[in-house]
Amino acid sequence: MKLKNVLLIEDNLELQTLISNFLKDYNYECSVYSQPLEALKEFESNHYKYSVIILDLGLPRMDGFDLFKKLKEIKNTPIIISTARDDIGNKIYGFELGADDYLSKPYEPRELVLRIDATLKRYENNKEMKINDLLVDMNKKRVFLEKQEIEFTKIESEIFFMFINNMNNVISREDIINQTSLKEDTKNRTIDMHVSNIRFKINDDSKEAKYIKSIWGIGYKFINDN
Amino acid sequence: MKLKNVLLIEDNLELQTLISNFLKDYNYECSVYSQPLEALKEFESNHYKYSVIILDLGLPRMDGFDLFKKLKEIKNTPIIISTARDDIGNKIYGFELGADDYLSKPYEPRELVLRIDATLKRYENNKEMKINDLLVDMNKKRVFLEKQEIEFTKIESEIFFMFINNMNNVISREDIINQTSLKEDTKNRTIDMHVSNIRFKINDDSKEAKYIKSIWGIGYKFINDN
DNA sequence: ATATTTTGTCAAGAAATTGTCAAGAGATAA
DNA sequence: TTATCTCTTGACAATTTCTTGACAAAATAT
Repeated sequence: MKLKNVLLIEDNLELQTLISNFLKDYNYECSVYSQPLEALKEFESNHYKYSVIILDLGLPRMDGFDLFKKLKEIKNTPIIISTARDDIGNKIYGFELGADDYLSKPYEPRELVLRIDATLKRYENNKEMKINDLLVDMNKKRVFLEKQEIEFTKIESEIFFMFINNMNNVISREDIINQTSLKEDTKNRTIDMHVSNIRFKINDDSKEAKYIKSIWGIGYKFINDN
Repeated sequence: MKLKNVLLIEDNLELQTLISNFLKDYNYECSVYSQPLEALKEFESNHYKYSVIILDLGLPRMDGFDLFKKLKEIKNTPIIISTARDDIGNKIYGFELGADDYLSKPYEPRELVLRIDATLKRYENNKEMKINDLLVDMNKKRVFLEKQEIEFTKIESEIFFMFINNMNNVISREDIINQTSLKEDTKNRTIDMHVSNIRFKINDDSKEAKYIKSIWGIGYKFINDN
């Protein structure tokens, strides 16, 4: 079971440990930040890895709503706001800003988990992953290289996503034929040509592969350390 | 200001009046039912008029979750569940069922309003949107190009709004057949012709598409960067 | 070191798909 | 009924993608 990453922005140390320990039991890995600016910086560089943000509005040094807006500008990741109980004024503003959920402290950690799950369910179809310089949207089947969308042909796209779904596994040419719309009797050269075109489009080099490595005598392997 | 209708299913008389009075101040008109079966009957005949349902899980004579499921079967109207505090077991079940939000009693009426608003916001089909030179009214199903309304035929409109609802997703011709009133055995050329006509009306160019891109071998994609 | 097998990619042609015209069928309203 | 609007489809040109042989380069085997 793969863990999902939560960006927890909260300055109460006790809550930090309570929440991150609790979430760990429910397959959520927390990265915790107390300082708004640090959190912002982290999110700016690694936004692709977070599934959800939990934001305490009562942070020092920066207005919580400003932080909220800045985070949303970077990427529309769901944000659950937590705040001191019965600070209704804030609540109104938070929901109006487009918070995805709202929790009043003190709350039970279990409720937080429930609300994270429910929020993610609503966002479900935004599966994105970053691989080196590539940004891959698994649902929409879109691939970006430095903000520029790559236009694959149908078969190129089938092969590419087959690679992505079998990352770090060796894929034989036979596998490729079986799992794409290529015909049974397709020649090896044809497949190589498709791979060559994919490599060109994702800016890879067959001699020194960042992404698609040739496995001599067998096929290919899409590599990705993490 | 038009009132929105709320179906309140709650057997505590005190709460009934408290909530419905409170909601009235925020432009929500409540229809209150204490009996599950009555509520169900009412919703069956008048589901179209309700924007949201507030359901107390602790009702007599019928399991709250059964009621929940039956309501959702009739129509996917948002349901906010309210229940006795810290009945976490139920909460889990409720969210898994697909409740749109959850409130623990006792709660402040103001919070209920907030959650209703937030829930409706999520359901709301962004009434109007601007896409390049097009102004699209999703509710009234109207489209304007430079203040001039575009007159789509029935099928053109179905296809166009299917595109809008699946922006940046590839739509196959099969998808189009399945989700419009086109017959199963409609030829590809027919669909292409409809798309061609839509393109003409929205002033798009198949060779250099601003809106509808052809996806070779598959179908079409309505594009919109933002 | 040499022979054998495999891979990378160019370039040309084959194959498949799309765009749109135009004609006719079907539906709708007057 | 007639006139009008909409839908459907074949035809064919234009376009895009796919396929494969050829040959050089690289990897492996002997």
